[in-house]
Amino acid sequence: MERQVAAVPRTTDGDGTPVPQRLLAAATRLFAEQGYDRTSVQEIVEAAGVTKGALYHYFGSKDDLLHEVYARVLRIQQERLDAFADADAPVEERLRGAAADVVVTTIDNLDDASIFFRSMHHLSPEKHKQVRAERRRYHERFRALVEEGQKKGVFSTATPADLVVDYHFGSVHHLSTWYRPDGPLTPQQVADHLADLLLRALRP
Amino acid sequence: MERQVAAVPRTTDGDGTPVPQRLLAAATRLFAEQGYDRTSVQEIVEAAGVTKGALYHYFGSKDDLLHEVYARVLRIQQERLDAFADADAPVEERLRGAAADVVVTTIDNLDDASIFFRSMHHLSPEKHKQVRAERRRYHERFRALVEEGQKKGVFSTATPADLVVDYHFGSVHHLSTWYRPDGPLTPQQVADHLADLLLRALRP
Amino acid sequence: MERQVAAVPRTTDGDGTPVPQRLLAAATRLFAEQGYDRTSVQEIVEAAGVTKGALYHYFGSKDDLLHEVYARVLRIQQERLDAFADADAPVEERLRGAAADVVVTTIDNLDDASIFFRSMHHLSPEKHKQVRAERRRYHERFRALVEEGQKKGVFSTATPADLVVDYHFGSVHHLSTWYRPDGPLTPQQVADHLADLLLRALRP
Amino acid sequence: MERQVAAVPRTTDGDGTPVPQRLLAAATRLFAEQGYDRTSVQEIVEAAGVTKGALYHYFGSKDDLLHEVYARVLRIQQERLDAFADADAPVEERLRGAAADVVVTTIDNLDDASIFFRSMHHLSPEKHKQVRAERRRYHERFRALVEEGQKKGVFSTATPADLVVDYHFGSVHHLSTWYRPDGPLTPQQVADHLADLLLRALRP
DNA sequence: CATGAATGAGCTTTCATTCAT
DNA sequence: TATGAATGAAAGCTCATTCAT
Repeated sequence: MERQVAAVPRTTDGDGTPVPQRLLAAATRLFAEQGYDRTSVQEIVEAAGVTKGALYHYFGSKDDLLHEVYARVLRIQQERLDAFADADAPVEERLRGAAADVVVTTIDNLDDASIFFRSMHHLSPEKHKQVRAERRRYHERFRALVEEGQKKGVFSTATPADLVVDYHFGSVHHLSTWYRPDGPLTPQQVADHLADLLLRALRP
Repeated sequence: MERQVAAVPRTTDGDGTPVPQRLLAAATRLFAEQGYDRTSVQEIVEAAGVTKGALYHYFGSKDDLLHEVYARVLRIQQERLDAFADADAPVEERLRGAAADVVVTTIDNLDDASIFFRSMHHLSPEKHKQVRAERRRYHERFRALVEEGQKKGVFSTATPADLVVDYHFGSVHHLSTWYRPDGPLTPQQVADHLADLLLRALRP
Repeated sequence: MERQVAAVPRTTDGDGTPVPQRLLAAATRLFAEQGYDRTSVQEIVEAAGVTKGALYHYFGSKDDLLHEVYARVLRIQQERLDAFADADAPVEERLRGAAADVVVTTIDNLDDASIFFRSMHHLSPEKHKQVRAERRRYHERFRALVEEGQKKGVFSTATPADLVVDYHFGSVHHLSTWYRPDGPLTPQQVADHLADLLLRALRP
Repeated sequence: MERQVAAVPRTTDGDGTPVPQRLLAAATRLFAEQGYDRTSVQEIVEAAGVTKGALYHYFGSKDDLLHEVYARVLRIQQERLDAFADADAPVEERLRGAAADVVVTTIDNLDDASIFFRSMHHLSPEKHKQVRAERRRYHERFRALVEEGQKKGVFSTATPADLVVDYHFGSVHHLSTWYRPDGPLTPQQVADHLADLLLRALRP
């Protein structure tokens, strides 16, 4: 019950990680494994080694916890996309890089991805709206790359850029359904294949 | 537990539809709207205009109900795919036809699709396995088309057929996330675009 | 667990009273003894010898239960007042009768009264409003008696009738604070005294 | 646990009021508005602009806080009653003055009154007993006035003095139920009417 | 066939209080 | 003096399922 820790106040028990992060990590894993509704607050706090009171000290609700998981993932993904899109390279290379990167990072964080594409509707309406707005920003950035290539004539204009983006992201979302770490392909190989399919589909 | 009733189970209140179908329809709609976990048995029976006893007379459990929803969709989709694949036409046309058709029928039954790609993990392990097995059959049939084209040299062999199939179905699953009936594109137009993207990606 | 009772379906366990009434009685007693907030649903169902599920089968919420208690009391009191007010007698006698009767019945049902004057603000806003409306009807009826006497000149008009009514009912509400069954006065004696004070105050 | 601070506990943030008083004021308002049980310690400290630790530094418990509220009100009321009762005037005037004054001060401090007549049972048994004892002193003083008048023959002896006192205080308690500052009567007018009713009822 | 009363376990959330700093 | 993280118990409520009729 008592804690002997000195200096750093946010360090607990037998673990060096701050409580909020421990909770977030436990929640992420459990939400991904069992889904939001099937995961009880009790399970989360047990996995994090704290009590319910502690969880509600840091997070306003179970819903809040889910939102935090989202916020973290969104931020990371947006940063990576921006880096690729802003690079100094031909648009084909930038699009290919971004398209492949989102596959690799999605596979590297399949838990986050599962939650993303399965649990968004569990958020409260306002939080849902907020996440959708950020998601939209991401989509727009990706679409701008496609449109840039179409304007420059290096990509076919046969398909609206919006649809192209949804086509690719559909396959990204789908990864959590079929990808298995012990399968025949490494994340990078999958990423290269999917990026290749996208670029081939965009050939003029 | 028992299912099939004798002659004509016209046990309906103000409606001409048999009770089991009414329950199935209500469950499909509610599962799609709110998700499996968020939908209570009470809501289902109220929407169907019957009582809980009636539901448990026809279905062994809530889980059973979800399984029935799946079974119906799976059967329909498999039938349609088989029809396209067995047609007497060049493989490009057959694949294009099947790829476009699954988009149109998915859009026409977005409720079913939502359930499919969101609620599968809510099934009991054995039912889940069963559904995955049938799902696999569907996947195999589609893959066979791709491989046939690859062997004949009309499709590129740059990408493993399995990946191609998952690429396309990712976008199909994704439809329920972004497609809106009041959007700028008709289901057929979306279908043509997505099939076109697939076929373009497969160009040698 | 099993119940061997035959015929009457609403009869349970070792007691002949229907479950909803048992719950209502238990809730009434506990709310009066401990207050609404201090009484847990668990205590109520234990006192009634049923489970929580049963309570929520019959009542939508704890708040609902309180409202039912109110509804019963309000109905009874209104009926009694109407009977006295409609009697064929001089207005002094009718007022005295009603004023004394409400004292006696309040003492006879001190539990109900305690709840009434202590827990009304625990009702949801809409239910609160509803109770206040019915309460108002009661007040009006009583005031009409006072005004009738004032018009006829048998009561003083020095004090507005509204205030007179509140004066008397204040003392009625107050009963649950000080009246003890083992005190020196019988309910009827208290009632006669209080009615007498009212009538004396109204002497022209 | 400890209470009195040394010199001047001007420990205030943007406000010149000492912390304990700020807490007491916040608690008084919130208890009156929402009731004791519905008011959380968190709400109180937020309203007072301090933290929980501060509250528990000055008060041993939430219950303590309620008790302090009571103590303050009791002291004030007793002082006022004593002043009226000890005045040099005929007993009718002294009783009328006291009876009217308690009405005015009750209306002027409706929050305190609400708490008084609603939350007394929330005190711990020992504190409850203590408050009742002080309350009793108040009652006795008031009764003594009535009895003095009865002995002198200026008040009717038809009703036991105890009952008379409870009759009047019932109406005082009741004020918080019906009195509205924006109503047709000023506090003084209400007080005069209620004192008048009392005196009229006591006419021999 | 169908009812609906009843169960019992589980849910999220709230809260007064403690205590190391 | 004062903080605020953390506790642990309890709260109101929901729900899939059973079963006598």
